[in-house]
Order: sequence, then C-alpha cells, then structure tokens
Amino acid sequence: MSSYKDIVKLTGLSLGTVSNVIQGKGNVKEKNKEKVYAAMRQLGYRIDYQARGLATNKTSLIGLIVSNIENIAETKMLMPMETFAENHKCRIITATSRNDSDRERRNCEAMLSSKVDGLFIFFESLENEEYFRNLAETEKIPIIFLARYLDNCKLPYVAVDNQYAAKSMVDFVYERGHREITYLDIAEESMLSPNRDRRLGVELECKKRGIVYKKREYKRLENDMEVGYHAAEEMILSKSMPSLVFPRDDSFAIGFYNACIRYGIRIPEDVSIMSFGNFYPKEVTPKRLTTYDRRFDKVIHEATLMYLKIREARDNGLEEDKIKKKLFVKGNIIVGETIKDLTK
Amino acid sequence: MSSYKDIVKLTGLSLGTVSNVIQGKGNVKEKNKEKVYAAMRQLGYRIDYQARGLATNKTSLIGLIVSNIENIAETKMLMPMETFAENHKCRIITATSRNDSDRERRNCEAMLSSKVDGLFIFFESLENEEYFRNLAETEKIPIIFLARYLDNCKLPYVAVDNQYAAKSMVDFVYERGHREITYLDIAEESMLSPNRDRRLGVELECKKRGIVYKKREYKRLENDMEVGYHAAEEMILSKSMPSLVFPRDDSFAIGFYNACIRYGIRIPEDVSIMSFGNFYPKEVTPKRLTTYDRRFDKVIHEATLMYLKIREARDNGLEEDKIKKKLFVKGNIIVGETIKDLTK
DNA sequence: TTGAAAGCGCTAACAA
DNA sequence: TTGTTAGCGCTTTCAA
Repeated sequence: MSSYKDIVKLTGLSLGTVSNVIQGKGNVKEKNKEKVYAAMRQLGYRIDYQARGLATNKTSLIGLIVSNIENIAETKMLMPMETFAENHKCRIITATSRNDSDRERRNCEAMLSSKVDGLFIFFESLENEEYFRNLAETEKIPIIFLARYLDNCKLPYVAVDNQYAAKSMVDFVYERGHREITYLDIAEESMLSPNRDRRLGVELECKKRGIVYKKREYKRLENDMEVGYHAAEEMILSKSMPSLVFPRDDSFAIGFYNACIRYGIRIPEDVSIMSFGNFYPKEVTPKRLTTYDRRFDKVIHEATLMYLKIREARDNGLEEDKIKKKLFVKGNIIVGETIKDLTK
Repeated sequence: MSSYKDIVKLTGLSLGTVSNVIQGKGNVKEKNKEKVYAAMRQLGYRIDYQARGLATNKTSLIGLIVSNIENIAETKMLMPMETFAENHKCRIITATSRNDSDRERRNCEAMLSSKVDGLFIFFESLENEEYFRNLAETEKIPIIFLARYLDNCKLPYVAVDNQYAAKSMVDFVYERGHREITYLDIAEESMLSPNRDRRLGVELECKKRGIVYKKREYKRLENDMEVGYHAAEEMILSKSMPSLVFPRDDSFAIGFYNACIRYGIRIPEDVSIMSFGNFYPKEVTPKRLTTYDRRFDKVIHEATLMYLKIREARDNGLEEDKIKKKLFVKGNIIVGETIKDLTK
C-alpha cells in the first residue's frame, strides 16, 4: 500500500503538490505532473477514499436499506441506484431489514456511523415511525423514503402514485365491460401506504362507477406466489371464482395464474387478472399479464435527483423550502392478455 | 456531529479513556464509564467508522461485485452475504458490472480504493483474466470468486460442482427411462466455467450410459425467460420437440414451459424438463420444476468462511498454505413434476 | 508554482 | 486506572 509519502519520496515534490496533481487542482508544472503520474504508475498507487473522506468530511458512500433484497420489487431499485452511483462517483452500501424493525433501526445507525452522504430507505414495518420522526429532526444528511411514506413524518419521499394507479386500472377494466372487482391483498401488509392507498383507491373508483367491489385478504406466507397460488386454489375448490381479480402484485398474480392452469381454469375466459408491478419478463406467464407498471426506475431517478438538490442546498447554505420533498410518480398500464373484453 | 472531543469536554476525562470505554477495552472505573455513556447519550454521539478505519487500517467494508443484480441467481447471493455482514459487524458495498469488462475493472479499482477488507466477485465476462491474474499477485486483501473460476488464475474461489450436478441430473432422468437429452444453452455464455463444466459433464455422462446427447445453442436476448420461450416456440413450430430438455437454468425453463402451455404442449407428457438453479418459488410454474438446487447460499457460506480464514492467517502471519482455496459445493435435485417416468 | 503545517476523528503505545 | 502523544492518508490554507 503506497501513499502520498511514497510519491513524495520518489518525486522529491511536496505533499501539497502531489495532492494537487491527484485532484487535478491548482497550477502544477506539466513536468511535475508527469513525475507524479510516473511515480503513481510505478508504485501501483491507489487513492485511499477513507483518508480522503476523513479530510473532506464526506464519504461518497450512499446507504440503501431495503426490506427483503430477494423480493423482485426491491431488486428493481438496485440497478438504477447503481447507475446513479456510477454517474456520481459514489458507492452503495446496502443493508436488509427483513421485516424486522429492530434490524431496520440498527441498519440505519450503522449507515449513519459509516457516515454515508445520503440514505435511502425502503421500509416495510410501521413500527419505526417515532424513530424516523426523530431522525428527521437530528440528522443533516438527506434521508429519503422509497416507494412508501409515513403519514406523520417529515422525511422526504418518492412514492408511486397509487391513487392514480387505482384509477387507471379500474378505468381499464370498466371500459372492457367489467362491473365487479375482487381485490386480493395480504392482511399483514395492508396498511403500508402503497397497499392502503391503492386498495382504498380501487374501492373509491368502483363506488364512483357503480362497480361491485369485493375484498379478500390472505395470510402472509413464505412468498407472494405461494399466497396467490393458494388463493386461487381455494376459490376453485369452493367454486367461488370471481370474473375479475386484482391481486396485490405480480408475484401474487403469477401464483394465481398457475393454480388456474393446474386446475384447468382458463385465463381470461374464466377469470380475468389485473396485476400490479410489471416486475417480471413477459414470458413468466403463458399469456402476458395485464399489469400496472410501478416504474421503480422513475422512483429511484426522482429520489436521487431530490437527494442532489437537498445536498446542494445544504452544502451551499441555500434555503431548502423550494425543494419539493414529497413526490408521487405515475406509472402506466401494460396491456397484456389477461383481461377479457366483455364488450365484444 | 459530535466527536470524542465533545465527550472529553463534557466528562473531563481524557481521549484515551473515552476511547477505551467506547471500545469496551482496558480497565476503566465504573463511574467514569457511566459518565461517558451519559455524555454519549446527551450528545447523540455515533462512532465514526471512517476515522476508526483510518486509525486501524481496516474498514469493516466488504465488497461484492456482481454482473447483473437483477438476475435472480445473483440476487440469491445477497441475503447470505448480508447475514455474514450482520454477524461480523461489517457492511457490504455492492457494484454491478453489467457484463462489461471495463466496468468490472473499474468496480474492482473502486472497491480497492474504498479499502474494503475483502472482495467477492461474481464475474460474467472472460476478458479480465489478465487483470485478475495481476490482482492475485499484488493485492493483500482476500479476493474470492463466487460460483465461477478462471483456469489460469490464482485467486481463490467457491464454485458449484457442476460435474457432480451433471451426473446427478443425468442419473435422475436415466433412472426414469430417458435415453435422449437435448441440452439448451446460450451461445455467448457457454464458455463460462459453470456452463462449460455442466454441459461437458452432461455430455460425458450421456456417453457413459449410451444416452443420445444433443445440444442447441441460442442467442442471448434481454432475459433468459425470453430465450427459453422462443426456443420452445421454434421447436413447436418446426415440430422438432425433443422428449427431454435440459435448459441452462430455471429462467430459461420457465420461458420454455410457458411457450409449451401456450401451444398446448403438455408437460411432462409431451416434453420433460430438467432444470437447473432452484431460484424461484415452486409456484412459478403450474407443476413444480424438477431442478438442481445450486445452493448459492452454501457457496456464499463457504466463501465467507474462506475469507475469514485467509484474513486470520494474514493478520497473524500464519502460513496460508493449509487453507483450501478452491472449493466446489455440491447441490441436490429438487424433485418436481416435469420429468415423465418412462419406466411405468 | 511549490512547500510547510494543521487538522479530520479515531486508535494504540507508552508514560504517569 | 488515566492522560499524553504520535500517527493513519489525505485536503486545505497560507506563506514563500
């Protein structure tokens, strides 16, 4: 491990000059620049971000806390996050909370101890409201919620516009002649902002149009596909299959779809499916799912933009008031083949 | 942001004592410990890992470079990695190479500049052989390949035992009366160690048993499900559907399965599928895939164990020779419903 | 254009 | 048991 010291020795220049060359700052004679470059190459020198961070009081580290990294929805946030990191020369530290609020808090603390320049949080438990409210008061780095929000907390967020989503989806099926919707949710998670907003949105839009709205809730299992599978199986065996279902997300829908195939229920002839997420490749089902694209890429894009704005304001002592800190991102319907057109 | 200085001021103790309390080291009077704790609470003090790292010459940062984080196989490595990080009080920095060898090298350099204590790499291009060979000579932190290896490189690795996998899978179908196997691969990736080993392994095992071995290669598309879907579609339309296929992985198999459903081809009556990976919940297909569990959890477990051993040896100046640095992990068949039993 | 020196927040060795 | 001090590898300010 070579350091500036070694370069100083090799070149005979001073620490300050070496630093200037490496940072590409100040006025340094071309000849001396070359000397430094040569020494760097010879030594296989590599800058030490840690030391630089200590000196500059930032780390170029961005924290990303998710709930369950194996959940395909959350996976979708990683790539755009990496792209941001690449473009802004920073690195991502990740941590997973696994639906455990203690762990979530520990993760936050570790991130703050790691002196991340910014922190993005995708939470899944509602138990840390107070903790987050407190963070909002005490921390000076930007902390931004992803795809969820807390009603009584000042932390900024970028979420999916679930009311808009609800309206789009109800519109879509209404236009195709559907007059009855059965909403399928997972009980334990039904009060998280996105699930709640969407469910209530669908209910409201149904009321407006005189559509019959029904709701069924299922117990959380190992994964959402399993829940969807069992939900469909139960309906099939009890002969209570609705004409149209709104599963809470694509994973649920896929399980549902496969139980239908298994039992010879035809899609969309016997049951239509309006899914939510657009997380999987279209070949994940025999007929492409009709689903609502949540645009997590946009969520991350907006969140990182917001982060930059907040940082800039704080670094330069500007007023932060003008920055919009509560954003909702609109998605769009992906037209697949799982909604029967009743008007034909 | 409070620091030791503030605690010193508040308690009247010295820096060294404060440091001892916070590290839980040395002998400090109970009363003074309490003082320090009280001051920490009052100040909302949080340790600065960056400064600690600079002083101790380690970061407690572990680097993880993957190829495509949205690939479900790679996602499977994150959770066990996080578990390790949690148990060993370190944090994970991730980076994604996206099948770009330049980016892969840049990622490595950034990790080394971040002074990670260890680096785990899941690579997908074969172009950086020389770069890695060089790293093996110059870097003193443990750098470990995950689920792949390079033939002429000293870097340690933990890979899936693909020859064993091949044997297991061929055995399984042989016992059920199959005497012909069609192996489906993606051309561009067929020379990566796991793909190559497995394909050659299957070929060899077929030869041993007098099974007819056929191979088909497909062009890489956006995702593997799509490739699988088109592969099946092509076979169906050209009426050349084999009796048994070995798709290169679960994603490929799912696409294949769904094209079959779409066209009314029955599984396993018309075509049997022996898949590879066990990456998805079993409800991802109407009938559970018969697949080989790659046990990426085990791969990560072994890799982190290897990391600890190497670190320990280097930290204590022990000889590293005794550490096994080339490991192969054995998986097992998951018996699903996609292999027809021809013996009945 | 270059050099000298202080400092970032911590650890660790040593002295008291 | 506590305090003092040097130092980790860099940046930055100021003087030369």
